[in-house]
Amino acid sequence: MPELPEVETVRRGLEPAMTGAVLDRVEQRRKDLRFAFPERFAERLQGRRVTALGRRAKYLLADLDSGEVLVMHLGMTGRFTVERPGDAPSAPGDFHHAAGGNAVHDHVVFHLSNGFRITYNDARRFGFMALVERAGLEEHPLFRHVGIEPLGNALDGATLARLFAGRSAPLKAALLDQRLVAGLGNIYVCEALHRAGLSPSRAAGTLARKDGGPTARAERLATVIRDVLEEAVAAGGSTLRDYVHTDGSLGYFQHAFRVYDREGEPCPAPGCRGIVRRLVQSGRSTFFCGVCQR
DNA sequence: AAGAACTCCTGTTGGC
DNA sequence: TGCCAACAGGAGTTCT
Repeated sequence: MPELPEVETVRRGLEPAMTGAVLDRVEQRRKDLRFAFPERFAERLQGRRVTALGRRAKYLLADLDSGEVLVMHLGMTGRFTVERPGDAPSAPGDFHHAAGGNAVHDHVVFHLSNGFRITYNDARRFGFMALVERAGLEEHPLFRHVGIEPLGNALDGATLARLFAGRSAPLKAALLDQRLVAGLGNIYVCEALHRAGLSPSRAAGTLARKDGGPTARAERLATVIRDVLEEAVAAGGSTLRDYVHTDGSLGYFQHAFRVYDREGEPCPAPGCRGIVRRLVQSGRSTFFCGVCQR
């Protein structure tokens, strides 16, 4: 799925079209995605104005003037497309499907008062949408256990050490755990661990000192997590298979990958003679260099 | 109780 | 070229 940089890029693509607009009409074309849609989903949205479009972890949050929040998660293959049918140049076919989506997976279409049409397409249907009262959002089951935002002010070595203290799980698993740090996925965990020179198999607890304080490794890891996410957001995310921007264009951070999907290539770390290897941890591929990541 | 495996679903890719 | 197994950016649930 879209990880934090991809979700943030999608948010920035949707924001100018959605914020301030009224959801004139909502087409819900099936009863469920990963989960069932909320009761009376379309009716509860129609006529409501979007007052803000935010993000928490990998969730998009559209604030409505009803006091509810439309919560949207892209799962692995969810994508939003913004179109202005009225302005469409006479291109053969529309770019939405030219960009790779198949219309049979267009599950929700939002028709906005400003003329924009926003389509949610999701081949694997691992994404979902929910409606949650804004007042209780942070206590809602979807968000109650969501960890810290890595690009906020809460991520530093001391916080990582506190979150990881006493854990025997490998760093790879700990960083993927959304209850600890929210927004990282397989790609950016691999990239951050390589930048930090840390083995994905190292026990997470080894980043905390005996007194619970941060080690130099914890400080380093916190720094590179922010770096890699910030760089990826600036690049518009990474396009591998499914992910595209809301206008159909591609992210380009994939060209900056140091280890992800680079099995067999030389380790790009300065002076390192290692080869990027692939390892499976809890069923997911991990790419790393066994020489410079310890 | 933490950690790992299994599960949802479809599409693509690589090996033969 | 066709066929089939493996794999894919997530994460809730269920096991051990």
